[in-house]
Amino acid sequence: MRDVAVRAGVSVKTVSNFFTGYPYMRPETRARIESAVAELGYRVNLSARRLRTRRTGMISLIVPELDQAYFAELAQEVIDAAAVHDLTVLVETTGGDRVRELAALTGDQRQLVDGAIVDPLALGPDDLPEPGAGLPLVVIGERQFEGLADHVLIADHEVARAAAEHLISIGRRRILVLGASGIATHTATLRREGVEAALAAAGLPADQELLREVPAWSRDAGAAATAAALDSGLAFDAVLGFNDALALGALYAVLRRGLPVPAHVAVMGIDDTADARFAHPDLTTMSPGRAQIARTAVDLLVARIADPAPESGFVSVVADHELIVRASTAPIA
Amino acid sequence: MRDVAVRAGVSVKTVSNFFTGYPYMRPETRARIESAVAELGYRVNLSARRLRTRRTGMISLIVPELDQAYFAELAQEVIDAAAVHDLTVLVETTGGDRVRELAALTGDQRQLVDGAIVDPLALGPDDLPEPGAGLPLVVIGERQFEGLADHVLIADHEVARAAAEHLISIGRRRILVLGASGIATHTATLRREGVEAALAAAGLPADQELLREVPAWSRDAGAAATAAALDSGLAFDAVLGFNDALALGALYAVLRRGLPVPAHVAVMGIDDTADARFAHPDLTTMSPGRAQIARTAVDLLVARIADPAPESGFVSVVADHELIVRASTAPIA
DNA sequence: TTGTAAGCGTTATCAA
DNA sequence: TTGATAACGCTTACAA
Repeated sequence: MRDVAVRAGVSVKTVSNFFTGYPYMRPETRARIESAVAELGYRVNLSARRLRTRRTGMISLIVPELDQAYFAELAQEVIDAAAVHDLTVLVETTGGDRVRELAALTGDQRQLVDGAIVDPLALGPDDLPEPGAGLPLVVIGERQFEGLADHVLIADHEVARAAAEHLISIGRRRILVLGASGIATHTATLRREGVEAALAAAGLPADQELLREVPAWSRDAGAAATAAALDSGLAFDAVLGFNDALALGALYAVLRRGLPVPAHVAVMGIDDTADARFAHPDLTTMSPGRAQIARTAVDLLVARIADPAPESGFVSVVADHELIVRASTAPIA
Repeated sequence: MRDVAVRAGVSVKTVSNFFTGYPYMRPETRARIESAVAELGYRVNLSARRLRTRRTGMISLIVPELDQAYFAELAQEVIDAAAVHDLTVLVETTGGDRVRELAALTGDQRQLVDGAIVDPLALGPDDLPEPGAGLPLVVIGERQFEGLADHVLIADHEVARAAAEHLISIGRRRILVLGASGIATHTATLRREGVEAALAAAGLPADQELLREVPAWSRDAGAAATAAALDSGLAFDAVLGFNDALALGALYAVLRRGLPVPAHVAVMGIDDTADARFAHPDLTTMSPGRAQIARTAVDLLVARIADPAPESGFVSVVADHELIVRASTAPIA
């Protein structure tokens, strides 16, 4: 920067002003700096700037794993949304492991970013760093951190209820529910309650046999749980996966048995990943408005970075959702 | 750090030695520093360290987009492989746009990392920064940068040839090939030549009609191209997608017409993404050894960062591949 | 085995 | 509207 200053015949400070967008500068001075920069091919040293300003221009997105379509798509949306604010996104994956989720929030990585967006799987409310003192934070999905951080919420109860209502509306009575237990997230509980509310409203019994545990919200787990249910002779005419991966696994398991979908079993998911669109039959699902979630999360985080004061209170935004009806739940003609 | 030094009764330098792993230190001194650090909850300031050492501890992975399963899975593998070397991965997506691929390599982002792994879609050999002078670089897939950077190559010709041979071995004669043109990558050309070699070896004609252009290597494009081929009345008994996304799109389009797979048309892809495993029928594909690719790329990059000298010559490693036979190309009984 | 002092390249303070 | 100068928090010669 000194070289630029010398060449432009100004002081270092003026060159700095040029790069930080300080408005009070003679056009002539500006022009001289511009050409000096061009001739020297100079670029500001970001490490030095960071040391001085204590700002990194990066935010992190903390998710379980990228090879789940939902998270990959979310990551892409967050990257795009952050680009609008000139922010670079550092994607950190934790495998859904509590220790690693925690490490991403409190470890050295923390210094690399101005704030974080986290979609927690295993983290509990006690794990959050003291609000305000800690890293500016936006939590996606889980509502159990309300009052401790900003949130972008998915209306889990309503989404699941709407899904179950859709299945009931096409005449299904016995819905195999995947993801209702086995992982102790608040999300799972809320969704299960949504399903039970829909069943109750329709005057249908809530058979606990139909709520299947899964070890993970993955296609593998969905396929295995569905295969086990089929093997056990359990009767059901629909499967609701609490995410698309579970539902796609279920679809796979059902089709593999040679059972027709939706004629024998209707299948639907939640998430509206691109995978759902290209299944055959294509998968009915609930769209959680991923683009909106990503944009809102980034906006909230940017605001929180600008004003970390916790006295102003934390914000919770509930994302819109929408039923996407496809062939996997077509009414039987 | 000064606070720690004061508290431990040593100099700043000694504390620095402690954190950089300088071996010559009395156990007693070490212990005093350790407890001072613990009491103060001190962490080294990474920005300052970076400014001083000119090392960031990060590498970037530059890919077209995360919502393609192949790249999401690759990203996860690279993140895992980099963690072994205590490196953080900054994933940058370019949309396959040449300008953005270039920007990722030469823009300000470049300062954030010690090196980059790039899977280029639109970049040409002329675009590479002067080797050595530029960022330590490892190129995945494209072999057109040989001599300009380290490479992890996919044996495109052989992979495609093996794929076509498999289809021929199950009695298919007219293979619709998706991705053979339309995007001017070297990869596409090599794969097309591999297919042609297989056809020639089997004494089959290479009907140019069967080589379909696609605007992108996506499920959408695969579905559209296949639907168009079906509409046009073109006869074919197999589809080979040059990646799994194209093949899955083809599968979708074929099944949607009510045509049986593989009885009427066999379908196969290249990439061995998890999506292929959960299609129905599940998709035959060529595995390019993604884990090996990721590990090798990271290892090469680490070596190149340690020794950026281009005189030592650039390395090219060809990854192993493997045929994964599944139901979508089962022989007709 | 540890300490002193210089400097990495910015931005902030304050004055001119 | 611009300039001189002091940090930011660390590592690295070099000395002791």
